[in-house]
Amino acid sequence: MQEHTDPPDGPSPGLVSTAIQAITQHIRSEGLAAGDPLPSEAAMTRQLNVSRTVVREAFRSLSAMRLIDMSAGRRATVAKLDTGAMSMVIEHGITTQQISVQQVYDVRRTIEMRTVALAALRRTNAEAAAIAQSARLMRESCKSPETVMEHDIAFHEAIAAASHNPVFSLIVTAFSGVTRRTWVIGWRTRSSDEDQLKMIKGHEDIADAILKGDPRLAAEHMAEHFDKSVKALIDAGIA
Amino acid sequence: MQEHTDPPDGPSPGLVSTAIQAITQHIRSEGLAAGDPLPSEAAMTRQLNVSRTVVREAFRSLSAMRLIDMSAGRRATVAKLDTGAMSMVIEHGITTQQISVQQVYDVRRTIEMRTVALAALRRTNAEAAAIAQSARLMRESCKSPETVMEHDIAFHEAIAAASHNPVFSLIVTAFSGVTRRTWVIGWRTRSSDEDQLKMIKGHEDIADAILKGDPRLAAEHMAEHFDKSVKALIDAGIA
DNA sequence: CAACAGAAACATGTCATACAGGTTTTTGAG
DNA sequence: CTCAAAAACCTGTATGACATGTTTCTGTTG
Repeated sequence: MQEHTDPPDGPSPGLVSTAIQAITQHIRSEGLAAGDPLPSEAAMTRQLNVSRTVVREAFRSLSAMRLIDMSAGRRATVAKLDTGAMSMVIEHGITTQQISVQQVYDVRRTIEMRTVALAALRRTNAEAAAIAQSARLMRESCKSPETVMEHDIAFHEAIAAASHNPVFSLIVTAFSGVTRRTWVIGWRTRSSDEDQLKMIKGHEDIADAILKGDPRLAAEHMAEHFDKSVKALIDAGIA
Repeated sequence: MQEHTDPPDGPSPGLVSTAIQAITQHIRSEGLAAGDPLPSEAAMTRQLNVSRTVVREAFRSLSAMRLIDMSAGRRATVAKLDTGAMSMVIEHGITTQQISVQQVYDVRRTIEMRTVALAALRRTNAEAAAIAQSARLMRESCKSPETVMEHDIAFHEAIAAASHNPVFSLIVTAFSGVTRRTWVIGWRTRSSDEDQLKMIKGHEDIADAILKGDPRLAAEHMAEHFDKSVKALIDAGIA
């Protein structure tokens, strides 16, 4: 066992932070991949010379950020990339009014203009089909707003997935939580059935452009879609 | 005290998750803003009818995500928007090889093409000065790569700040950690001093375009900058 | 009455221990 | 060799204790 830098530690960033660092460092230095098991709490307790309380709080923190998976009886494992933490940060920003819904939509627009273009260029046939399927389901379920919304969200996430860049997927998915809280507002603002169908048509246009492999057209439709969505939100008074 | 939905809880997502939800719910329902104090652990213990262990792990988890601030003796407070959690997620993705540096750069390029345009349109004079200052410092300290890097990072974060959309700042800042780990590689690939100075010149061009308030020119220079950076990384063998 | 120092009350940080389940490994009977 | 029971190991939760940091109260003093 090494001294784990105890005396030269300046003030005291807290034992838990130290433990968190030790665990992430372990993942790094051992070159662990998603699914690989981590040391048990008892092992960490011995290695760091701290109580299980501290080690547990560290594991739990990493679990909250979805960097590791925990479950009773099993050792913790390295987690697959997940959106949980980012979602919570964004939602925290919204609920504490540090960011506005409109600002989130501006970022979404920026990102999805790109994902849609990439999707048009790189989508597999299966991905193109999945995107088209979501658009179709939106039309078919247009009686139930919540169902439309879920298909809408799935639509955008499917496009992000088809960009073949998981970082885009991560961000787009992180925004889905915010979308779930504001989507209905925009839907209600589209007073007439005609407006609502026009909005669904917009999704189909995007899906078609992706199927055709035309990135410029796809981006154009996506821009239009977002401009209308933001306008709907503004009309509804979402600052 | 209410029953806090104990029996109808289905399987059992764990008491800690429940406590986390209760705390975030508290923030939401009380409309708390950054800096406002949360209930003490003892109060939460009573309210949720669980042990302090559970409540503490919940608080600690939220603290790890930087949704709340904790410090000894004081009650926890609602935290200002912070990049901590997002950084960790991105770095986790990189170290576990679930995402590549190049993919991160592609996202950065997408986002910063937008932040730079917004900055050109919305920057205050002070922000324009700060951006130009960072570029100048890059040139002045070009002997010390690490110093250049820090000014480079500050440059990009300053542009994001000048976009006046904190969500962009959040994302750009979250990527800074990755940049710190790969920047030097790109720098070394620019073998000659001339190449290095050309790269610094690129930053000055961006700063000038922002100062002039020309979003198209600014975006053009930014695109060029990223294309060269990515090329440098690819040349260095970063997949 | 006001100011201030010290005590008390309160809060978090860490530790030790205990026990209830869940999971993996070992063992032993067939 | 197979397979089921037992043992060993692991995480989830609860309780109590104490150190240390922060706020609040209080009584004394100027």
